[in-house]
Amino acid sequence: MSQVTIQALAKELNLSKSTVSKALKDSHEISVETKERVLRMAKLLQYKPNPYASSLRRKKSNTIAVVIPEVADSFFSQAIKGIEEIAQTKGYHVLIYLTYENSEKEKKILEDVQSGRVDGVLMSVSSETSSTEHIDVLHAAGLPLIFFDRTIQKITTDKVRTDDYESGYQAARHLIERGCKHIAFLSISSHLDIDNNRLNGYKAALTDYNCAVSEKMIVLCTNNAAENYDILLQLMKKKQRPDGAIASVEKLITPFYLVCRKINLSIPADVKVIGFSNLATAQILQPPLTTITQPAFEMGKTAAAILFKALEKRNYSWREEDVIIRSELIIRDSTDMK
Amino acid sequence: MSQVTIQALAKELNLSKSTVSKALKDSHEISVETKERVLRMAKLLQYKPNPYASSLRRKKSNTIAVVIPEVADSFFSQAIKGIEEIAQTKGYHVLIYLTYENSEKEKKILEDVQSGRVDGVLMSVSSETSSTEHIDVLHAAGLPLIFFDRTIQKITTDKVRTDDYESGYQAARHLIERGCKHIAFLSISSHLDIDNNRLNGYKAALTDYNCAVSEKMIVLCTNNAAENYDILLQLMKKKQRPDGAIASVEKLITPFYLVCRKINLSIPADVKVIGFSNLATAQILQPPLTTITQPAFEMGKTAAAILFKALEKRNYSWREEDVIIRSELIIRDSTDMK
DNA sequence: CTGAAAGCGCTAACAG
DNA sequence: CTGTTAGCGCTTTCAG
Repeated sequence: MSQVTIQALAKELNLSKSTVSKALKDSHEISVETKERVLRMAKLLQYKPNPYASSLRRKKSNTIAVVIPEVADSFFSQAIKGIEEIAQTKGYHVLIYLTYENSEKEKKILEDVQSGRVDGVLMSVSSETSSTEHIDVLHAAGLPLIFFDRTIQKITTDKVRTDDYESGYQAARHLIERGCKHIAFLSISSHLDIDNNRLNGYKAALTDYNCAVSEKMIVLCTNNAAENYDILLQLMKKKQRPDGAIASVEKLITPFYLVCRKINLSIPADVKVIGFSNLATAQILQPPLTTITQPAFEMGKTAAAILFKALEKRNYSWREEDVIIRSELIIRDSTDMK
Repeated sequence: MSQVTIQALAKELNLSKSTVSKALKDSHEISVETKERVLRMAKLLQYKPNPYASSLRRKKSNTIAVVIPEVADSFFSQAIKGIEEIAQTKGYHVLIYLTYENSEKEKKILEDVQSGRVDGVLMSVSSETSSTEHIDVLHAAGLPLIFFDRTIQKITTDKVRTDDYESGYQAARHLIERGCKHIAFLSISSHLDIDNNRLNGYKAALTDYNCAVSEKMIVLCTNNAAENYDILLQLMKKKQRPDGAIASVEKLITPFYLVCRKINLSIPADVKVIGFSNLATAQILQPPLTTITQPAFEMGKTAAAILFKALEKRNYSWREEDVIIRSELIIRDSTDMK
C-alpha cells in the first residue's frame, strides 16, 4: 500500500497538491523548474499515485477485461499475449476472467464488469451461451465490447474474427481432393457462430464437389475430455466410419489421435484429419497434423487495438469494425495421399 | 460506468446512504425488513457498487497480480487456470502481467503493483532476472508475495515449487538405465534456481552412476526459437553428440524433435529424450514423449490459496510456507530401449 | 436501529 | 504560474 500520498509530497515541497498533480502530469501551466523539483522529490520519496483514487475521480480505470472460455488452449494463450502486449504499451491493465464454457459464469462476470471496474471488454463467448441478453445489458450500459474469435453475429459490436466459413470450406475441399468420401465434422457447440460457419463452409464444399452431406457425419462433442474420447471412439468403430475428419477445435485432436491408435486406424491411410489448431507441436505429431492455423496473436492484438482506439474517442458508437483476419491451411502428413 | 450510486439508491428508499451501505453488507445493526427493502430496490435499480470507491476507502482492492514470463506455454496456462478458479470463488480479481523473460519489464511491473492496485502478488521470475533488489523493494513495502515454480531461493517468501532436484535426478537416472552414456542437459537460464536445481539433480545422478559430467553436455539455450534450433542443430551434428537429452523447458521440445528429423537421427534409437512438460500432445508425438509432468494446475491453485490465506490474516509475516508438490515421470516411447 | 459527517487520495474547475 | 475548493462513491466512526 503506497504510504506517500500526493498530499505528503506537496507538503515536502511546500506546494499545493493541485500544483503537484499538474506537475506530475506535465501540465503546460506549471513552470519547468517546479516540474523538475516535483519529479525529483517524487522519485526520492518513491511516490506512487493511488490508481483507485485517480480512477474514482476521472471515471476511468485504465483497465480492460478479457473474458474467455479457457486458457489451457494455445489459441487463447496466444491471443492473451497479443492483448497483453499492446495493453502494456498503452499503459492499460488486463483483468482475466475464465468462463469455463459456462454461460452462468459468463453472465456473472459481465454483470460485475459493469461496475466501472473496467473501461472495456474483450470477449470470446462460451460454447454454452445461446441467450444473449446478458450481453445486451452490458452493451446497453455503454461499455465498449469487442468480440474476438467466438463472436455472436446478431449482436452489433466490433468484431475480430477469422474466415471461418472459408476455412471450413477449404478444409473439406482439401480432404475431398485427397480422396476422402465420408468426412466427419467434429464440433464443440451447436450455438457458436464460429462452429456453424465452419460447418456451413464444410457443407458447401461437400455439395460443390458432389459429396452427400450426412447428419451422421456431424458430431457434436462436449467440454469433457473423457466423454469426447468415447464419442470419437464410437464414431470410428462404426462400420460406416469416416475416412476423413475435421476437428473444429484444438482439444479434439489428442483424443482423435488416441482413438485411432487404440483401434489401429492409421492416419492418414485409413482416415485423414485436419485440425483447427495453433499447436506448436502439430509438426512433430505422429503423423504431423495438417492444420487450419488461426492468427491468434494478431487477433488478440487487433481486438485490443480496436478497443483502445474506441476508448480514446469521445463518443463511441457501436459496430464500426468487423475485421476478418485470414487463417491458413498448412498441409502436413495427416492428410497425405495414402 | 455504473450510473446508480448508493446515494441514488438511498434517496429512492428515503434512507441515508450509511444505512443502505450497512444493509447491503448484511450488518447486524440493520433491521431485517430494511435489509429486504434495500436489497429489493438494489436489484430493481441494478445497483452496482463502484469497486474503486470502495477500494479507496477500505484500502483493499480484492485484486491480485499474476506476474509470469509468458503465457503461450502449457505450464503457465494451467497455472493461471488454477489461480483464476480459486480467485473466482474468493471474489478476487486477477490482473495478468507478462514479463517476456525480461528483467526490466519485470521491474516496472513490480513497481507499478506497489501503488495499491493489488493486495498481493503471485510470481514466477523471468529467466533474465539475476538481481533481486526490485523484488526486495516490493517485499519491503509489505505486499504479500508468493513465488510459484520459478522461485528465488535466497529471497524469504512463501514458495510453491516442485521437486526440481529430484526430477532432474530421476530424469537422468532414467536415461542412464535406458543405456545412455552421454546425456545432454538443455537449459534455458543459468540464473534460475529451478534450472540449477534440475541441473544439480542431473549431475548427481551422473556421478552416482559413474557417468562423467561434461560441461559440453550442458547446453544453454535462449528465448529465441530460431536460435535454439541452431544451438540444438550444432549440438546434434557433433561427432561426440549426446545419446540422451533432458529438455528442462517445454519450448525446447519442438526444436529438438525437428533437429533430429532434419539430420535423420531416430528417437529413441539414436537419441533418447525426456522433456519437462505439461503438453497434452506429449502422448501423440512422433514418438510419444517421456515427460516430467509438473502439477501446474495444483501449483497455481496452491499458490493462490496461500496468498488468500495470507490476505485474510491481520499481520502477515513472511516465509510461512515452502510447499513442494511433486512432479511425475511419465515414461513413453522417446526413451524406449533401442 | 438509523443518520450525519468525515475522509480515503486524487483531479479539475475556478480564483488569484 | 500556483492555490483553494469541491467532490468522485463509498465506508466508518460517532451521535441520536
